[in-house]
Amino acid sequence: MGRTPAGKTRERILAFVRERLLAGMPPTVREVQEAFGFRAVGTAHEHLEALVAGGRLARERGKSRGFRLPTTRRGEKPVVLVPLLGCVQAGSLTTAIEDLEGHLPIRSGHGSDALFALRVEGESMTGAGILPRDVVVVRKQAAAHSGDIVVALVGEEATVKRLVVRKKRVELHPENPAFSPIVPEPEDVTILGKVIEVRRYLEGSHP
Amino acid sequence: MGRTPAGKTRERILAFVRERLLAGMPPTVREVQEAFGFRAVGTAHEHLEALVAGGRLARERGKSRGFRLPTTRRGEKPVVLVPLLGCVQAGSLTTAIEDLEGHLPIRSGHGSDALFALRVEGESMTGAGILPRDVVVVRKQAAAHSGDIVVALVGEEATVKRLVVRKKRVELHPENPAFSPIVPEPEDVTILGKVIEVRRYLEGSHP
DNA sequence: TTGCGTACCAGACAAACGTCTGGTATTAGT
DNA sequence: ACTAATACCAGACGTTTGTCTGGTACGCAA
Repeated sequence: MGRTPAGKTRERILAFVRERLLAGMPPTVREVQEAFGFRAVGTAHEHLEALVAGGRLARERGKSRGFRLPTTRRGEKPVVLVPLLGCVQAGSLTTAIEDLEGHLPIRSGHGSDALFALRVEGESMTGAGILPRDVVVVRKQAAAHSGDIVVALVGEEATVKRLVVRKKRVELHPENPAFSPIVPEPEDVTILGKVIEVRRYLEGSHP
Repeated sequence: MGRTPAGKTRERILAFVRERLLAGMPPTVREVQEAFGFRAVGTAHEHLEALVAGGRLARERGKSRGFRLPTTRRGEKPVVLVPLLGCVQAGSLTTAIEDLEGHLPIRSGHGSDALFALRVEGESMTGAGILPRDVVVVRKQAAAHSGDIVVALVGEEATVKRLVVRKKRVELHPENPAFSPIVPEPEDVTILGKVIEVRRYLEGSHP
């Protein structure tokens, strides 16, 4: 293999490793060697070591596929897969996970048990920037603060509304002048959780 | 280690492996063994093999850390981490990645090179359900169809607007009656990419 | 009871893998 | 011209890691 200008190959190696890391399959030293056509393992190893020394990569010494992105990334939380339910009906949250529409990758401090996602139907929350077919990510909790956007079960139906807590009862306020607040009897309403994220997919209908 | 009800531990192992894979660090068989307190490597290996046999995991035989998410899960696309840029200025897309605010997990068929994310400022797109501080995920492309929501560079400033293609020029339409369309000279506008996803984080400000 | 399947343990082997030592040729600085 | 640094090659060593064989304990059904 011919010689390469200073630092040129190194950048390509960094890009290669980063790509593999983001794809979830960290490369081995020998995979780097092969990808760049080196005839010696040590060559790839030297490049990787130089990248680590320069702080552009991190590694767990001795471990296989031990190269990582630099850890200085401000305590980023792990990514979990959250089930996307097509619709929510009474009791469905306590039953087995119905993998209706797939899983969403969510970066969260909570386990995937504490979260679920839901596709919104209707236009009652357009004023809060939640449009029909948007996906809301919900953290399960039985209570919420006044002003939170929640998923609540009224009778048999689940709806997304803004919660307003009164003295004796709770109100579910839409964010659309064409709709009226729901003021259910306290025993008819169950708060399933709080909306912590809204997503809208503009291409295709995926996921 | 005591005995466990059928299939119970298996599910937890699947969740563990999935989590690690999404975090970019596939576990070894022995790491699974340790995480679940098995005193034999074979036990972890059997569980993993059973998951592979059931199609719930994939693996590259013989390779270290060879367990992967099954690629055939209804064509679910891999999750990639997309850089979230605090702001976009001229030329910054071609330069090195500025890891300003972190990375977003995105399920996409494109490589992470083709995508970036951007925090929206201003209220010009509230009519399309894009509020201030929302995050838009953008696929890099130099052209787009009329009606697409795009990120465009007008002079030195990047904006999110709906694209309208006229005969000789393009127009950038806000979705808010309080703002007026931008009709720039063709040489003053560059389309950076098309918005394919909108995200809003309602808890904390972090993704 | 016997037989079968599952969950787990114990230990070992070979392949994969990170790391090291030593060497050659090219480039860059002085 | 001399030196230092860089890019690469060759091979080897020891650890990590996937995989295998054989065995124990428990539950379930015939």
